[in-house]
Amino acid sequence: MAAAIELADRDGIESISMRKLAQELGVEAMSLYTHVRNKADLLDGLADAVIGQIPTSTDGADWKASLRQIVFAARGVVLRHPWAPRAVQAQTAPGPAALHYINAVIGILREGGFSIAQTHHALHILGSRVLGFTQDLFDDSGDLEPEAAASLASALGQSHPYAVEMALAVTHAGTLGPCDDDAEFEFALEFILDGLARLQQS
Amino acid sequence: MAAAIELADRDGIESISMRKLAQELGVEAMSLYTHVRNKADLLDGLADAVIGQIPTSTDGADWKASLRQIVFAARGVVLRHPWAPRAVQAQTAPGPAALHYINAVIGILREGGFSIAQTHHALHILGSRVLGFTQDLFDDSGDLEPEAAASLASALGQSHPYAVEMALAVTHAGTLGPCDDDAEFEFALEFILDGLARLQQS
DNA sequence: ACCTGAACACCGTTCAAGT
DNA sequence: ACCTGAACACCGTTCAAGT
Repeated sequence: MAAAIELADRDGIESISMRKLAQELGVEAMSLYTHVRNKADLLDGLADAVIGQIPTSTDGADWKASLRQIVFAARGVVLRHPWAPRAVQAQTAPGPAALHYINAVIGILREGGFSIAQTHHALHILGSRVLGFTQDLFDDSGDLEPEAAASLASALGQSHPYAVEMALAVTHAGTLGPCDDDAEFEFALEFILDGLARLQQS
Repeated sequence: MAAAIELADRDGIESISMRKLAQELGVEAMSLYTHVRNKADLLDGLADAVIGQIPTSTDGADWKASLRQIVFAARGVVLRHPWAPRAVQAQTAPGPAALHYINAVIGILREGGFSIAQTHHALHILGSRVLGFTQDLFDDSGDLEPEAAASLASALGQSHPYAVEMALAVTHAGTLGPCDDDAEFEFALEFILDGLARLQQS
């Protein structure tokens, strides 16, 4: 499992194959099947191993502080293992670490005074963000070259003015500057936490 | 492209291969490379084709009504093509239909009085939800058998009380009843729309 | 321009055989 | 219990050859 994590960190999860992983371990591909049912089982284990790296202990003053703390911890793990979102998404069933983690999250909300129904809604609102990542529509953190920006504006400015306006704003030379994914993640999380506080009081 | 969509609807996107798609078209696998650079190119086209099915015209009274309308339309397409989220996620670059769609979404917000910065935040908050789907942590819409529920409670009740409490609530016999994904999607969308309205006024 | 067929370098997984 | 090696049924993609 450790070798698989190392391999994923180095070459990406896409390039994990039974043969390559076996080679990494100085063993034949078929030997892996003694320890793992099949490849899906291996990837499930990988996902659970990475979730297990998230510390679930909190010392927050209230549910908001605790939730913020645990989600930031999850984001830290995701940033260290960029393949983690893909592995978690491919997971067929939650493993023990996932169960432990979700129990901690639900516990924070329940202890914080959320009803079961409110907690259930909260989980759906948070979605994957509670594990430290979001599925963005498309990557807007890449920066445009000045000439690329010019051709973009002239080619698509007529048909898609709003998209071009936004694309140009999210540039070094633009009004917003290049997109900071971490800052956006934090902003969105605070947005949701504030909403949840209001949800609880209604 | 139409044949690929049909194949994905029938067998799932996972089982799309150049060879199978070619067979579907009564042709040899290599013939596809005349019309498509490679498999990634084909999947990109598939994702853009499904996004192109979302109607982008709105007749909403305000930005909130319009955004609700367009997102529900997107959700309808996703429900008709369950493989769509996976295809969109795998997309390497946004195609023309994606560009057209995102332009419509941004336009609704900008015309509704959101600043560029606010609109940018809104896109990150909405994430994939704006395309009609969410990445949930795990599937909780499956229903538990009474005996499975009993063994769950006894096996994990001690170590993971909050997770078990939630799992039992989301059952036919539970206090919440089985999870309605569509209702949760709508609830979360309204939660976000309300938050965005507050964001705009602040 | 479009299609074909053989070939290459990969996959996951089986099975029977070894220690 | 753990590992091996050959084999099977697949992949995406190349290349040279056809029409």
